[in-house]
Amino acid sequence: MRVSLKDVAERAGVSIKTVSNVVNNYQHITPAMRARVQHAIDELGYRPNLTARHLRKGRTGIIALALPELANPYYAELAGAVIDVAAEHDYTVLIDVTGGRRRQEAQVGQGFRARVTDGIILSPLELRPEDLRNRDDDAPLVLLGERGDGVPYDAVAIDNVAAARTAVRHLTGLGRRRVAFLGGRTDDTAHPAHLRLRGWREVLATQGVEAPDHLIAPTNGWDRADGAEAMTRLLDTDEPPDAVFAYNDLLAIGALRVLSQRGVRVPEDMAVMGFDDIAESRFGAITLTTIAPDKRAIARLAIESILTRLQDPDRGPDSLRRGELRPEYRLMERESTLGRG
Amino acid sequence: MRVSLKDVAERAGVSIKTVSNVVNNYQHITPAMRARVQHAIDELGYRPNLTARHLRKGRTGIIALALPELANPYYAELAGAVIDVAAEHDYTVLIDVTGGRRRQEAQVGQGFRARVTDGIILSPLELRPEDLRNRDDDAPLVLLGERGDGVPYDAVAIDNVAAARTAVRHLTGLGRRRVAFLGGRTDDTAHPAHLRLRGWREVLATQGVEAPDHLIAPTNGWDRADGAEAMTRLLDTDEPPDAVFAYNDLLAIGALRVLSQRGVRVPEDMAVMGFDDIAESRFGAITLTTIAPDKRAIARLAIESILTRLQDPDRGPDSLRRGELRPEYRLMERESTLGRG
DNA sequence: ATGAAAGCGCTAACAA
DNA sequence: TTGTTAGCGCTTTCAT
Repeated sequence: MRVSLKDVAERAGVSIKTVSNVVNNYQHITPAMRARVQHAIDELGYRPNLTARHLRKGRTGIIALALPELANPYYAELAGAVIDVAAEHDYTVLIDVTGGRRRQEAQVGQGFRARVTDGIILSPLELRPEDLRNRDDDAPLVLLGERGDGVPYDAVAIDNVAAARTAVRHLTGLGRRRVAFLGGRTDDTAHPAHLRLRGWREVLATQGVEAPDHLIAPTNGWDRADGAEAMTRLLDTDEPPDAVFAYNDLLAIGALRVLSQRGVRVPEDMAVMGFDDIAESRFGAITLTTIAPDKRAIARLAIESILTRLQDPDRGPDSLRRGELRPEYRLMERESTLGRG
Repeated sequence: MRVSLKDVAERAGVSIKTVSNVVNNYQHITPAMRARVQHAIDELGYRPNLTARHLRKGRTGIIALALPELANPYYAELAGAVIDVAAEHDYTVLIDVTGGRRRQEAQVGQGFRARVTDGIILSPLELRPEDLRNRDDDAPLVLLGERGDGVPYDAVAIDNVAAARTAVRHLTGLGRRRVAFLGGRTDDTAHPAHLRLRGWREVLATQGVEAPDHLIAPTNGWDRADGAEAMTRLLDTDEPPDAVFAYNDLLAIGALRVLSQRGVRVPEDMAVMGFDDIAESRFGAITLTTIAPDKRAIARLAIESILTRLQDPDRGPDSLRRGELRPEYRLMERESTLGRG
């Protein structure tokens, strides 16, 4: 059996409390006593039982991070950032993969899945605001992505609409007149794809550039294969676009693959933009221009939100824009849009 | 405050034990009693406190997975597989990122980092066998990757030497005479890079093909940039290779990027092989031939090893090859080695 | 079939 | 400065 405080206390000939004091680095212990207890601890190889400690204190030192999937490098990179930042605060991260399914996301939000965590960072895809109503979990929750109206939690998200505008303006600034959108999704207005689509619409509207619905290529998923499939469809229309703005880098990379196979020159015949700035974007035969959200800042804001509420549980959603925390983003110009084409 | 068993018991007018019985789906409860208790549970919105349960039972339902990094898609994909398999057994996965640093890996192995887990899956990069001596953590440990001799733990790993032989034979079978190895590492004989390098040596030796040391291109890391840098060096030698076998896909992808920039045709002038079969390999301008370890099988063997030892703590390392569990691997032939070049 | 009570390992009042 | 004790919420003998 594992050695407990009691065993150490017996060994050192002191009380349990004294040992606990030493373990927790309490102030008022005589050096001699500390040394004696430490000796017993080392001898017995004692290590605290976190479960017991948690039961008593109500803290585990674990933060849950719920993501749609790890196969998308954006989420993997984001997870890495969260893990780094959490480690700086002596927190461990437990990763929960939701598959982007609404039911699973709602369960995470309710704290039903990872129930041993001090806080929850949830990156939803299909979650609706009402799924968070009557949440009776006491662990602080912070959302990654735009939150719906009236959701009383912090939400960390870049301004997707503005970022999309930046991206599309870059394309029209290159002289492109037929800018397609890859990954359109018309149904769910809270989905990031919808917000980016809106940015696309807005720019094209103000510039008097043609923005008809047939330049929107919807996709089933958000992976490379979906991008390839959608690009193929666009190329097979009567009037193919001269630029595409993809919902994310993965779709854009799938598109680049098809363009390469079909012999369409990038960026000369077709400028391509992604979104996410995953590492892969910097190493294809043609590197990908993309919007780079500040992942480190996202992680920092999320962790800070949780730590703040852990200290002050009654605190509501935070300051800026009614609880919306806005990390920065940058446009990374690379080969896929280089020159004037 | 949160509602506990006691609250439910009071509400239903029964004892704590009876409520516990209902919650745990015990056998001998009258339907009437069950209904009554369930009603109180629903009314109060009771949810069991896992921490307390675990303090009592000694299990958390959490398995730790320690990986060098998440930025490498191979690890991200592997983590996804582990999470899936764990979920099938009602286990949650806590991911720990070691950065591939020996000290961190040793701490994970000792159970010092994630101390609330029922078992530990450790994928080491720099860990030495001696770091696992005198391990005094009671949680079952399983290693991902070849274990050193005399390490009394299960280790799940494909046969790296054999897989490398398969890869290099594929290249020589194409008629290539100067097959370089990208990512050589000469110092650490336990490192997977060393094992793959050994496979490379063995094949070239038996085929009477030139295998001089200047065809080994060492790299500092295992990322795309390192591959690009090493490929550049190889191209700038007097007699560049006509094929390269990279330690992993990331290095190979970096190499492909350089080849594309330099106008070297792949596979005509240069055949390229990777290792890992990350999703990215299937979507470049030139898709990458690679060795595909069965990630799902790796995850399954690792989880099963832990579950087995959880049931029978005294059980030693398992059956096959003294504790080495051997998942399968396949050669995925793609464009980067297609045809006879 | 249900109840009473002990105790998992720890922390935090309170006492000394 | 150190010791005693109660109790976090649960499961689990042992009674009934």
